Amino acid sequence: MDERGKPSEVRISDLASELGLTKGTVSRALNGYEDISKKTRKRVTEVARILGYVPTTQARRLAMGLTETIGLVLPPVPSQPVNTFVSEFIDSISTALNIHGYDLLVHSVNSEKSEVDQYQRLVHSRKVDGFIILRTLEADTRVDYLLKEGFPFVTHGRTARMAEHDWFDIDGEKAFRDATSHLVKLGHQRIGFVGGGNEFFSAQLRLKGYRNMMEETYDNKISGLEQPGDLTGLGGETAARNLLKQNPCPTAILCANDATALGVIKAARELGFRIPQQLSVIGYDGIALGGYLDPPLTTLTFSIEASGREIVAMLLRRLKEPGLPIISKLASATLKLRGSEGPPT
Amino acid sequence: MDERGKPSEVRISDLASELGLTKGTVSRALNGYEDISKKTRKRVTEVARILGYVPTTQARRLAMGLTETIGLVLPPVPSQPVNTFVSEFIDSISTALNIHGYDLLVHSVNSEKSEVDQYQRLVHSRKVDGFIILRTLEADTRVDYLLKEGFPFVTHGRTARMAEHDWFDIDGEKAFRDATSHLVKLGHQRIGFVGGGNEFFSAQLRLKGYRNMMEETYDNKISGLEQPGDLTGLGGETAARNLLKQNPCPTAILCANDATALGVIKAARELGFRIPQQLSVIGYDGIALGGYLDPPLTTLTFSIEASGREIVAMLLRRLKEPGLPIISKLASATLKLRGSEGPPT
DNA sequence: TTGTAGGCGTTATCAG
DNA sequence: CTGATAACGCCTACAA
Repeated sequence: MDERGKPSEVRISDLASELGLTKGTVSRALNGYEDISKKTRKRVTEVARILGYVPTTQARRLAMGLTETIGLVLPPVPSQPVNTFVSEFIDSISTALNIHGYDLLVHSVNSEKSEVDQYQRLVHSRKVDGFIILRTLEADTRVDYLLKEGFPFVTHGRTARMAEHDWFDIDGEKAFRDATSHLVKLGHQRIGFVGGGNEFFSAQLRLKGYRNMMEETYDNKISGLEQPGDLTGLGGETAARNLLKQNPCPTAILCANDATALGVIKAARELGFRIPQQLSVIGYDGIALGGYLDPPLTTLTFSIEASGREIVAMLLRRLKEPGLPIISKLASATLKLRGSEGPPT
Repeated sequence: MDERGKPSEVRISDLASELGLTKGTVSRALNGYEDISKKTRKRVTEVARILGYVPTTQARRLAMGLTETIGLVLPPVPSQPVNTFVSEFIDSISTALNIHGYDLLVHSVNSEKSEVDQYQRLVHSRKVDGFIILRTLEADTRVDYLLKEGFPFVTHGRTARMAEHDWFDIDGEKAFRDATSHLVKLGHQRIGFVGGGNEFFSAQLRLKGYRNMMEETYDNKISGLEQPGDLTGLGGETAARNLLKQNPCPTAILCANDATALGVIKAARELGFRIPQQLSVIGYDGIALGGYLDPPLTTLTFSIEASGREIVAMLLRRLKEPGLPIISKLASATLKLRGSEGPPT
């Protein structure tokens, strides 16, 4: 790297002396205060442009007492491998934040410390103004902590305390009613379900949607069709094996997410099932790679970009006006038919 | 959110007056300066712990003139969809950075502005101390810009100016020699190759490795076996169609990355090829979902976590001692046999 | 409309 | 070993 004096070491004081004004005046001119003559403002902005002046973030933030930064703590790894959701989501919120002049700080949970510790640390060191929380649990300690501190955040997903905080969620219950209904209409009767860990609120709701529709449709309940899962491919494999060794066995399986569906398909194939002829499979999330499977995975989906935008909007609103009432948004997922389901044979 | 006075509004001045010391002394005690009596240090740390004092990042950084933050600008979307690489990588570098007290700032390229603009903005506003650059081009404007500014960064991948900056890369040339050799040993003669856009340096090297091995093995070159690609599933589909409509057509296809391989497999299937019986396919990257395909995708891979750690170490070294000589690291990829290749029939 | 002065919360440089 | 005092670079009252 070279040793020449770096360019753009232009401070507001340089600008001021260059203009024959004081720092205060320059600052106000640049920040659009009304009590500045039109002419002065023009001069200031002009010279600022020429000199390439850009305010130093650190100083600005210290003076204003805010960080203009939002924190995202990545959920611990196990769930990630087959999941592009997180990276797509990061992209979407960072885009949305950048537009409003905010930055995204991504933290990870390194082994030793607990997840809540990460939040504590970020709060206490005042590195962020607010959080976006992913993959909520019914009893979520992160939510408990932030609520206790009165620190702003928005969750992607509901929690037991959803009345107390802003949240965005996709209506998984309705989604799974729809998907179940779709399979019923195709003629399926033995429809299996692979869940996603009861601690996840959303997983419970998906199960509920499935179960309700099943009960509404078939009076005599068939047992053994519900299997627990863990939102990973591996969990899907295990669950599928349990379902498919039954006799008679399901002709269709609904999965709590796409990663699970991949596992289900893998296991089903290994057991000799052809998809969708002998087994219909439907996932949830709409990750892009689903389209590259054979057959492409039918799934329930909602635009990740839109949800990111939505969540960022909610959070910025909260930061601007902390006193506003709690808000929430429930979006409807779309059933994306791609070929991994069909009539039973 | 509640209105009670937030806890932990403990400033260093509070600590100081509580202890009957001055801010300066407290600061030095906390930061491990040697010229502090053992007893005082103990008192200070003790009280700091009790009061829950945590230095305010903004102020600290302003005073020290650094941000302790590293920037990562997400490559524009098109390549992402089928690619979990980015999220896995973010996880790995953020973990590595956090361990050393650094933060990761993720920026995205919102449409209107160019990619380099994002870097400029981050540099000028002094939001980061350095960058990690992903997916390098042979002639990379981001590299050009940062080199010009003398701003610290490490690339994941080589560039035309690799002698001038620190970089980490995986030896794609060797990897593709190995993969080609593996296919040759299995008995393949017509081995196709789907590239990844000539602008990417690494893609060129992969091609080179493939080509060299082919030339070494078969004197009489077979033409038409190399197809351009773009590192996406879609590109893979198109390329595969071009390759497979030939007569005789390839019995194996090597792909510049896993996303491409997914596309190739998809297209091949649609054309009626069975894998690996009628067509062997090998990818590159080792994304986890490759293991969930049918058959699981054979691929070339290197631990993303390890590469993240490596890159972070290089960058922190550079930040600590800007004058040190340029360093680089070339890692060897491993051929991960999973079943999407076999002997030709 | 503009200048002055003080503060944001730390770290760093001197004396003493 | 510790206490003043001055940065760091910006914002914002308040005064002129």
